[in-house]
Amino acid sequence: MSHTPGVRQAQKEKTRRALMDAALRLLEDQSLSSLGLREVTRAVGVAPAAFYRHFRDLSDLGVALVEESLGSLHHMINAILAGQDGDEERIEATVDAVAEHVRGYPAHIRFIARERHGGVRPVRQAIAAELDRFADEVATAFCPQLPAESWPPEDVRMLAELYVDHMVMTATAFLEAQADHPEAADERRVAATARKQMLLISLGRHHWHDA
Amino acid sequence: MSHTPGVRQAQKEKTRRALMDAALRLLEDQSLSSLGLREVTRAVGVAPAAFYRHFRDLSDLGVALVEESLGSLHHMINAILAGQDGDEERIEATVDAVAEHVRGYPAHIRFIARERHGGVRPVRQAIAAELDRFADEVATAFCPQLPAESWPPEDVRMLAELYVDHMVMTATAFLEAQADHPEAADERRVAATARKQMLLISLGRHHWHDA
DNA sequence: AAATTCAGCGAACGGCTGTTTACTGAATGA
DNA sequence: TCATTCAGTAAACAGCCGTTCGCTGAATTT
Repeated sequence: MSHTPGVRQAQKEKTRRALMDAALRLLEDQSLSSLGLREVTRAVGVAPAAFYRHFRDLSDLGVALVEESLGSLHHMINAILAGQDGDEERIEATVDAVAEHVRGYPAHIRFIARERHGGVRPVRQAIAAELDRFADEVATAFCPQLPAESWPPEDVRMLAELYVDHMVMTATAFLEAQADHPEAADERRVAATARKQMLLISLGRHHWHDA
Repeated sequence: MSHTPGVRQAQKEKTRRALMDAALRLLEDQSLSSLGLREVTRAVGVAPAAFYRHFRDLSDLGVALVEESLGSLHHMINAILAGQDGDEERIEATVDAVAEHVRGYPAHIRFIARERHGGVRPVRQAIAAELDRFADEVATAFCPQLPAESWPPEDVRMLAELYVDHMVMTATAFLEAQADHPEAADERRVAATARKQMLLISLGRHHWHDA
């Protein structure tokens, strides 16, 4: 059999995960381009040379982290877009979902925010590609809800990009809020601001035909 | 005299600038936390120890770069906000000014985008503080143009933050457009998208009292 | 049971890092 | 004119880095 787990492959996957987890933890207060290969293997407790059994590079590991980090977000968003409730309800659901996701996987979000414009090209490109896919999904989800005569495809795309960028913006704002002081007060303020901003965008969307 | 230039201080300022310029150039394709002190001094052509005559750290140099990078932007924005023209005119002026600034100082913008969420805390904080000042200025500039009864201070602030974040977003979009391919076609597309997004926000702003 | 695969090991390599030290010599001030 | 300041130097320091090598021994296959 080719893809049966087996004791062998199970152990390999285990240390691979350990490497990724250790890297993600170390990346909470430094950027990928300053992360050392030995630093990662030391944190896991394996020899430096063992790293090469799983990744060619640190950028290779970074790309793997990108897929893992944005994969879960992908599922979350589609679930929200499926809900056909009113504007304000969807906005609240979106902001709440983002907040919960940031609370659940802060290291992933921090990694994305940090490396989106970071110093490692392959990782940047992986993030850009994944966010592009995000925008596609948002666009196709919002399309049926918009009057087709005043919303040419490029304008829908424009709206979708604004949504995606605002979500990333909101996520990093949550992150900074919980990093600065762990009280819940700041988080509520960030959520309120994000909701209002989305409401404002939503308002503009409804009056788009005037322009 | 205390602050007359003199040959001595002039030379010192000269190599200080050389260090900052070299760092900025090297930071075009790596992040600050992976930048080496020796790397910078080697690029300038001075001994590594000379660095300490000007900066305590590389983060110290980073903070200096932040002030330089956002200082010029600061002047630009205030000039645009002073213009009391109509909505669309101001939007076009803003996008054009951002585009021109990115074309003029790409390395500064890239540095800000990269280190805004980068791995060096003091630099992150310096950027955050400067962007906060930006939001303050935008808020006080927009305040007299908004009906006071439906725009409490916190909502004005919310709008200002949205504007600032969108400007940063637009600037980095311009940067990536000119990095991917130097043709002007992509730059025009980015500009068109940015204008539409600002118009949409502007539309939402005018109908804010409905909410 | 014998042969093979292969994840992880330990050691070694050259090269680069930040920082300190004592110094030189030109600009400055008395 | 003579003493002082101080930007920049050259050398040395211990320490970490990524990468390569041959090897081991348990899981797998034949």
